[in-house]
Amino acid sequence: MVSINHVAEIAGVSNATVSRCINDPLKVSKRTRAKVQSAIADTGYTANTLARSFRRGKTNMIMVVIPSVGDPFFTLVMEGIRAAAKRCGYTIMINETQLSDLNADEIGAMMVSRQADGIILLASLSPFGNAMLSGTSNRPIPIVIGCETVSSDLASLPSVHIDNVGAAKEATEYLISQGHRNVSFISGPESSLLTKDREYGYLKGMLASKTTSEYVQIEDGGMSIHGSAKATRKLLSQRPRPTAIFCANDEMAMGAIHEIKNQGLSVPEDISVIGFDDIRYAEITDPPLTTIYQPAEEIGERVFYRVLRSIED
Amino acid sequence: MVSINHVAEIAGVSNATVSRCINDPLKVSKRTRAKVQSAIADTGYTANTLARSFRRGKTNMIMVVIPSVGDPFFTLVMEGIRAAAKRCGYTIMINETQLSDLNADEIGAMMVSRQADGIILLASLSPFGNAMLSGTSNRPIPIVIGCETVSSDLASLPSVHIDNVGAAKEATEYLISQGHRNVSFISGPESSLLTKDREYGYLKGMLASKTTSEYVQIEDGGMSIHGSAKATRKLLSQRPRPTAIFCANDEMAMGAIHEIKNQGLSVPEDISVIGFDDIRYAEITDPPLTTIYQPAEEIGERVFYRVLRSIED
DNA sequence: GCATAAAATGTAATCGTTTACATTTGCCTA
DNA sequence: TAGGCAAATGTAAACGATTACATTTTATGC
Repeated sequence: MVSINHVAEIAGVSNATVSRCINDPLKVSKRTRAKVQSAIADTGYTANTLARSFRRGKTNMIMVVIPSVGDPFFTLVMEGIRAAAKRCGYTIMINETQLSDLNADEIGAMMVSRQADGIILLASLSPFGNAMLSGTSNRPIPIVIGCETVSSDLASLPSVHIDNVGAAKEATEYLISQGHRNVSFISGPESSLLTKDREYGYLKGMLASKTTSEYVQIEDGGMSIHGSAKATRKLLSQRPRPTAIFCANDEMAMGAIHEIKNQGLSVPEDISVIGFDDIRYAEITDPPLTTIYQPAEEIGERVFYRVLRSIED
Repeated sequence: MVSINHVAEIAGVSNATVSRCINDPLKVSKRTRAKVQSAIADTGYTANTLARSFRRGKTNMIMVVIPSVGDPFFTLVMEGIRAAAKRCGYTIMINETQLSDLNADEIGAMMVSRQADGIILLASLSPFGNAMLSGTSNRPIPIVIGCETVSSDLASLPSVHIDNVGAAKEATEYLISQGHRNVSFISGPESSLLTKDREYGYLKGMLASKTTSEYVQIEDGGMSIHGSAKATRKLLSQRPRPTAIFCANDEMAMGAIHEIKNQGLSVPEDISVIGFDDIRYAEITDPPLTTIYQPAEEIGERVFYRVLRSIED
C-alpha cells in the first residue's frame, strides 16, 4: 500500500506538502505541485480514507437506516436525500435494519461509533425508548427521523414528516363525502408510529358524525401485501360489509384490492380502496389506486439538511 | 470523548490491558477485568471504530452497490447477503448508485479507500471497462458481482448469477410450446448485461424454428414501468401483432400488462405476458403474472461467501 | 544588494487503537 | 526459599493522515 510518505519521498518533499497539495493546492507552489502530482500519478496513490477520517474526526458520510430495501416509497425519499447530499459533499450509506433487528445496543453503537457524521432514521424506534440516548458519555452523533413520527420517548429527536393525522382525516372525510358510511381501516404494526397516526386521523374523521362513528373498524395489515390480504378477508366477512377500505400505505392497498377481487367483488363498484404514499405501482393497479401523495423527495431533502445543520453545530 | 486511555487511567491499568480486556478477555486476570469493566461502565466508553479499523486495516464491513433502493428484487438478494454477513460478523452497507452515476473514478475510489473490506456489485459495469482495475498500485479490495453478468472486460471479476441465457431460452420455448409463434421481447438498457443475456436466450429460443425466427421483435423497456408501457405500445401497433410478450423483468411485465389492458385487450386471452424474477408483486397482478423464479436469497448468500473468501486470502 | 514581509516548506506531535516485545507478578516444585 | 516457568501487565512503536508551529525560500521595495 502506497502511503502519503512514499509519495513525499518520490516527489522529494515532505508529507505535509503532499497533504497540502491534496487538500489545499493553492498553498503550494506551482513547481512543487507538479512534482507531487506526477508522483501521485506514478504511484497511483489514493488517500487512506480511514486514516483521514480518523484524524479529522469526520467521515463526511451520513447513514440512512431503512427497515427494508425494496420499499418503493423509500426510493423517492432517497432520491431527495442523495441529491442534497451530493450538493453538500456527503456520501450516503444505507443500513438496512429490519424493524425486528432494531435494538438499542445496535443503534447506540452506531451512534457513537462515529463511522458516520449523522444518522437519518427512516423508521420509528418507539419500542426502545430513549435508552440509547443515555448511558454513554460519548457525545452521540446527530440523528434525525424522516417520514416517521417521533414517539414521545424520543421527543428530543428532530423529525421531518407530513401531517399524517391531518392527511388521513381528510382522506376519511373525502370517502364520507362520497357517500361512504362503512369505512374500514387497515393499519400497520404497533412499531410503526406513522401508521398509528394515520389510524388516528381515520378515527378523527369517522368520529365526527354518529352514523360513521358506529362503523369504526381497524385491522392490522402488518405493512405487507399478505398481511393486508388477510386483514381484508376478515373485514369482508363482517356484516354490514365495509363499502370502503382505507389502507395505511399503498402496498397494503394493493393487497386489499387483490383480495377483494379474489372474492368476486369489484373495486370501486362494490368497495372503494384508498392508499397512502403514491408509489410508482399505484397507477398501474387495476383499477388505478386512489392514494394520498407524499412529497417524498422533498422530505428527503429536508431531512438531510436538518441532519446537516445538527452536524455543523 | 472518552478514549481507551481515560478508561485505563480510571481503572488504574495500562491502555494495552484495557484493549486486551475488550478484544481477548481471557488474557487478563479476573480481578483486573472487573476493574476495567466497571471503569468502562462508569465512563460509558465505546471504542472508536474509525481508529480501530484504521489500526487493524480492517473494517469488517462489506459494501453492496445497488442501482436503486426500491427494486423489489434486491430485497430478496439482500436478505441472503445480510443473513450470511451476520453469521460471519460482518456489517453490510448499501451504496445506492444510480447506473448513470457509476463512473470509474467513483468506484475506483471506493475500491481503494478501504472503507469496506469488500464490495458486492449488484450491477453491471460494462460501460466503464476495467479502467478502474488498473491505474493504481494500491491493492484494490475484492469485488464480486451478483446477479448481473460479467462483461468480457471484467472477466477477471468473480460473479454469482443464474444461467440467464438458459432460463430465458426455456421460457421462450415454453411459450412456443403453448402455441405461440409471435413472441416479442422487452429488453433492458444496454448497460444491463443481464437483460442482454435474457435477450440472447430469447433469440436462441426463437431462432430454433423457421416460423418463429421470422417473428423476432425486441424493444427496449428501459427497466421501468413507463418504458415498458411505451415499448408495449409500439409492439402492439405492429402487424401481425404479438401473441405473447416476454419481459426481461417483472416490473416491465407489469408495465406491459397495464398497457395491454389499456388498449382494451386482455391477458392472457389476447396476449400472454411472461416476466422474470418473481418479485412479490407478481402474484397480485391481475391476472397473476407468469414469471421465472430466481433463487435470490441463495444468490445473495453465495455472493457474500464468495467475497468473504477473497477477503480472507 | 539588503532588509523585511510573505509565501512555501519542513518538523514533529497528534488522533485512538492494537500489538510486538519487555517486564513484572504469581505459582509451583524441589 | 530459591529457581524456573507461565501468566499478567506494561511500554512504546506503529497505522496514515492532518496541522500547529518553526524554519527556509522567495518576492518586494528601496
